[in-house]
Formats: sequence, structure tokens, C-alpha cells
Amino acid sequence: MTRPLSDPAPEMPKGAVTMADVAARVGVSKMTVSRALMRRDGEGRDATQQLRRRILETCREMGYVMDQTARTFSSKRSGFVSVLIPALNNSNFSDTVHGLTAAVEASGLQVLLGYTDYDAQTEERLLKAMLARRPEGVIVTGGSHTAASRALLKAARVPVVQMWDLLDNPIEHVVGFSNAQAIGDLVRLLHAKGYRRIAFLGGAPSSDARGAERRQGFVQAMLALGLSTQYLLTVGQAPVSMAHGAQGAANLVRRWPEVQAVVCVSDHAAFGALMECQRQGWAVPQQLAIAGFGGFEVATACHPRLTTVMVDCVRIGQTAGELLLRAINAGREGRRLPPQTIEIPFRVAEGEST
Amino acid sequence: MTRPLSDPAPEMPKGAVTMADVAARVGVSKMTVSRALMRRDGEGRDATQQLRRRILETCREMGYVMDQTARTFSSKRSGFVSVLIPALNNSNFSDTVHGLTAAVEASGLQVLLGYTDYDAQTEERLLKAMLARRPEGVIVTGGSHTAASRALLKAARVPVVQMWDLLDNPIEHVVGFSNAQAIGDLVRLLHAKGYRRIAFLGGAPSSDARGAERRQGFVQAMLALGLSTQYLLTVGQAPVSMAHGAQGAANLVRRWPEVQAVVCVSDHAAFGALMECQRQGWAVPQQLAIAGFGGFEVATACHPRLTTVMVDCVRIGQTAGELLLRAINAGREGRRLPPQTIEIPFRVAEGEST
DNA sequence: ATTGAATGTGTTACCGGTAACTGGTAATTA
DNA sequence: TAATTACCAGTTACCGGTAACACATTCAAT
Repeated sequence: MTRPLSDPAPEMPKGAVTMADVAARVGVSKMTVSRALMRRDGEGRDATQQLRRRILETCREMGYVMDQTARTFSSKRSGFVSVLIPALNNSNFSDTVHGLTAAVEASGLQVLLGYTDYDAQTEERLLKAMLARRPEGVIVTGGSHTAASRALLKAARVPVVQMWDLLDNPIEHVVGFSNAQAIGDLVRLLHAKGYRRIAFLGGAPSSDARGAERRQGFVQAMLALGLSTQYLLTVGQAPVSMAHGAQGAANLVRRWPEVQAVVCVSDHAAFGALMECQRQGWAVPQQLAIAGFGGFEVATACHPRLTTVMVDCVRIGQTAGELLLRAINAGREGRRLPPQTIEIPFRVAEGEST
Repeated sequence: MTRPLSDPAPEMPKGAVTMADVAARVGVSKMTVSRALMRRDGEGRDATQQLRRRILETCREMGYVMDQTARTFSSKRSGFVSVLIPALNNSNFSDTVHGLTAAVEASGLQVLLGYTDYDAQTEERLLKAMLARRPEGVIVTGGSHTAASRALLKAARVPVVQMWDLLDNPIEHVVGFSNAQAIGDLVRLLHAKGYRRIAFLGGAPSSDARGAERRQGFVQAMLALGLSTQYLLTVGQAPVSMAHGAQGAANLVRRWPEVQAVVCVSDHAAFGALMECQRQGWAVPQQLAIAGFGGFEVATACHPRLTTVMVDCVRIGQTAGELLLRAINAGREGRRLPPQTIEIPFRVAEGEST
């Protein structure tokens, strides 16, 4: 070493490498480095491109990783969007997250994922924590939020998309489908196949807004067909498990032996019911027909296959992501995208269980 | 308004409310506000506590939310840890995330979750993006990473925990169990029950390190018992689905009708195999015994119940989270926690499928 | 050759907090 | 009562980038 220790060589910064370190090494201002990193490949004049390559090379050599925090702080762009789903372990939502991530990351934004465990209070806490990091947009699931959550979202002044359900009183944008209508289609299919005494099996409505909407849709559809709506069964809290479904089926048959078919709030419950029937030796669908909801893997893998409502979960995510991007881009240009509501199609898939 | 428009009242800042706005309203310096927000309840002298209450009250009135970005930037503490799992829609991992979140959030840190889709390249990209936000610690799943990922983690100079698998060459800390040993226990159980011609059914080893370890453990255990290891079946890539399991079972019976039992890489595959048997009318376990891995909901909900390896996934997460916290706290005090390896127990749960 | 436009680089200020230090006041001790 | 100590609030500087502006250079068109 020819330099005294008190004067460390600029080529070897001691702490983490900063943009200034890179700039010094290349012999330009840090602004130039910043611009080199921002600019896309193959842009600008030849001399500029060469310089840019040299800068990128030096970054690599020095192991420089831009400090996203400083960037966020300075540019007022956090570079991420918040996404809240009720649960991780539900392929419907994780599929949605996949679609969403693909759509959003194409534009260089990251997805910051949180899960609420189907609880509005948890959602509020999570939302507070996420908004403190200044996301550029927020996507939440459904329309059940605390008043404080809604206020937080409004105050955040960033685009908001509510997904999965269609809503009467949306915060801003909506991407989803009508759970009530989907269940209605299912009920009409059962009716067409000759079933008349049909039960609904779901969790406590208070714990799951989506489940409550399905239950309500069931009642409406049954009434419209002039059928009895007395066969309503409640088992457990959201998320309704396979064990709940099994227990529900047992209760159902004991209490209302005359019931011919049961519509379950989800495929998990339906599968549990199906397995209980197999354990008890009840023929499906002859003694009891079973329908589910969601198009989960288990619905097509099990035997007999479950009749279910197939929802294009990935597409919900994609669409929500694209919509959020449009809103964010509008915001960057000073415009405001008028509130949109986009409906996603679904279809009833008939299995062997009805 | 008695004030001219060019001199906005300090009580009504125009943009987002900042700490300085709150400070001005209360009539103190922003440093005092900062300290009031940091300090725990009931600390300090009486006058100070009153001032603190007044400040907090004003924050509430003005709807002030501290800018986490600025705080991170200034204090060099991002307040979050990164967690990478292979997939969201796998209750094993989502349970782990639950345990982890509970453990970590108790200390005021947030969890930033990412999923790799079982792909090391995706993991590397994700890691890069996360490290740019300067997490205070990182938890990854398993030991299969690109060389660049390992380098990134080392360079980040934050504690790292690898979870789920025990590793020969860990990056730093490890929390997990031996997949090979677990499969070994399962094989020995089958052997004790009289099964001799036992097959293994899993995905392509290259796509799933955890699956590969299980396959290897199977071979070892079979060799140790003096049994033939010829019955190795590969179906699809990770994550192995129920459909893969069904297809695998069909292949298995066609190719090696003499096989008495099959050990599947996961409960999903095992369930698929079970359903294929039911479709074909093959008695389980009389004609073919089936074992799974993971203790998923479907394993106990289905009929017959699957023999499986139960892993305390929540505890893996809790332990990993606690370990990471200890390492982070050590780092804050200038110490370095020596690399730890913590083993999590598992147990074989016998169902009716073997 | 001259001009104007387009492009590229450097300089300065600033984002909103916290660390570290300074000086002042209240509580404790001699 | 004076000296010492503990505690507290204010001041200043700074974290690592980018916006905005000023200025220099290159290129195209007259």
C-alpha cells in the first residue's frame, strides 16, 4: 500500500458500495451513474452507450447494488404495490397472486404480499404497516374492511383495486365476479337434473363475506325456483376445512335425511362431505349429490369428480394487476383513471358427484 | 382565512403530513416528535409523558403516518426480514410462514414474503430485488441456490437462515429435519408390516431438491434392509400434483404389477395415486399400499386415511424466526451469533392406506 | 459556416427521518 | 446552599439517491 491508512483508496470503499463510489471509480458524477442505471439498453448515442457499458461493468466489478430505500426516498416512488389476500394456502388466491405478479412485474414493480387470515382487524394492521412504506397501489380481496381500513386507503391517495367480488359500494376499482350468480347457476343445474331438496353447507357468515354472499345467492336462487330454503347448515369459521365438510355432511344426513343434494361453500368442504359419505357407505350422487365451489385441484382429482364452479383465478389476478398499472400510470401523468368494474367469467363444471 | 394564501397555516400542511408538520403544530422540534414516537408507554418523567401524550394525540388528529422509507433511510434499519418459500399454495410452507410471522412480528419486524416456484433462477432474481431493500435478515427454504444467490447472501452481511432441510454446507444457520431419515422411518414401518416390493414415486429430482433427498433416503433405507431399489418412478416436475400421482400409480401397476407398496414424495401425489386405485377398483392397501409425506389436510380427510410423515411446519417457522431474531439482535450489539443448526422432530403417522 | 434543436453531463438542493452532540433544567447529593 | 448528576429538548449533519436546472457538446438543417 502506498497510501496512508487514514486515506483509504477510493477504489476500495469500506462500508457498502454506494453510487458515489462507483462514480468516483469511473470518473463521472453520481448523477451520470444514476442515469446509466435508469436508461434502457441500446438507447442514446454511441459514446453514451460505451460509457454506460463501462459504468455497468464497474458496478458489477464492485458488487454495487442500488439502495432501493434511498431511491424510493428521493424519487417518491417505492417501486412496489401491496396485495392483500385472505390466506396463502388457498390455491384460488395463490393462483390470483401468480397472475397478478406476472402482470405487475412486467412493468418493473414488485409485489408485496400480505395475508389477513380472513380477519378485518388483521387486514387493518397489515394495511397500516404497508402504507407506511408508501406503495404505489393497493389490491385487496373483497369488500369487507373496517372503517379505518377504508379511511386509510382513501388517505393514501394511491389507486386501489378490490378483487374477487363484485361490490355495490367499491372503494375505487373492482375486478371480480358475482358469487351469488355463480351459486345460482349451480342451483339451477341441480334443479334441471331433478334435485329439489337441496342444502347449503358453509361456515359462519360473519367470518367470511365471500361465503356469506354464496349462501345468500343460494337462498335467492332456491326461492326463485320455488324450492324450500330451510336446509342451511353452518359448520365452523372461515376457512372451512375438509373436516368441517365431513362433519357437515354427517349432521345433514342425520338432521334432514330427505335432502337430495348439498351445495358446499368450497371444494374443500365438498370433498370432506364426499369422503364422509364414502366412510358411511352413502352412495354419491344417488343418495346424496354434492357440489363444491372454486375448481380446486382436489375437485378434479377425487373420485367421483366434484361438480364445482370454475373460476379463472389467474385471470382475476392478471386483470387486477393490469388495471392497477393503468391507474398508476394515469396517476403519474397527473390524470385519474375513472373507477372501473371489470367482470370475470366463471363456469359450472359438472363432475360425477351430482 | 386571515393568513395570505402564500403563507399556508402550519396547522394545514398541503401534501402528506410529515413529522415537521406535527412538530410545528405541537410547538416542539421534530426530534422531540421522533423520540415521542420511539419511546415506549409510561417511560420517563411526568412532564415528558404529558408532552408525549399530546404529541401522539396531535399525530392522530393530523392523520400522521410515519414514513417508513425515510426512517429506514436515516436509521439504516429497514424493519423487515425477507422470507423465500418455494410455493404459496402448499400448506406446509404457508404453515411455516404463519409460525415465522408470529415469531418475527412480536419484535416489531415485518415479514416480506416471496415465492420461487421451485426455481433457483427465480429465487436469485427475487433475492436481488429483496436485498436492494436492505432486509435485516433473510430466511430461505432448502439448500439449493445458484452460486450468485449464495454470493449475494454473503455480501448482504445480514443473518441468513436456511430452513426445512438439514444441510451439509449451510450458508449460516439451519432449521429443519432430515428428509432422508423421515423416509427411512416410513420404509422401515412398511417393512415391519411385511411389505417387501416397495416403489418410490416422485417428480424429476433436478426440479426439486427436497424431493431428490427423499428419493435418495428411500434408496438408502431399502438397501439397508436388503430390498430391491429398482422400483423408482418419476412423474413430472415439482410441485408434483395429484394428477401426477394418479398417472404414476397407473404406470406403476402396469409396469411392475408385483409391487406391494408405494412411497410418494408428497401427500398430493399419494392422494392422486389413491384415487386412481379407487377408479380402477384396486383395493388399498390390500393390492397396493400407499404412503405420502407432509401431513397435509387431504391425508387425514380422505378415505382411507393416508399413512404419512407429519412435520411440525409451524414450529419450523417459529424456530427459524426466533433464531433469526437472535442473530439480528446479536448483530445490533456488534456480536455475531455462531452458526446454529436446529433439528425439528417429525413422526410417521400410520393411516389406513398401508 | 451558422444556427437551432437534441442530447448528455455536472451542480445544487432536497426528500423525511435519526444519530450524535450541545446546552439547559430538574432532581439528588454533599 | 452549592455541586453533581440524570434527564431532556434542540441543533446540526447526514443517510444515498433523484429532480431540476445550467451548461456543454453533438448533430441536422439551413
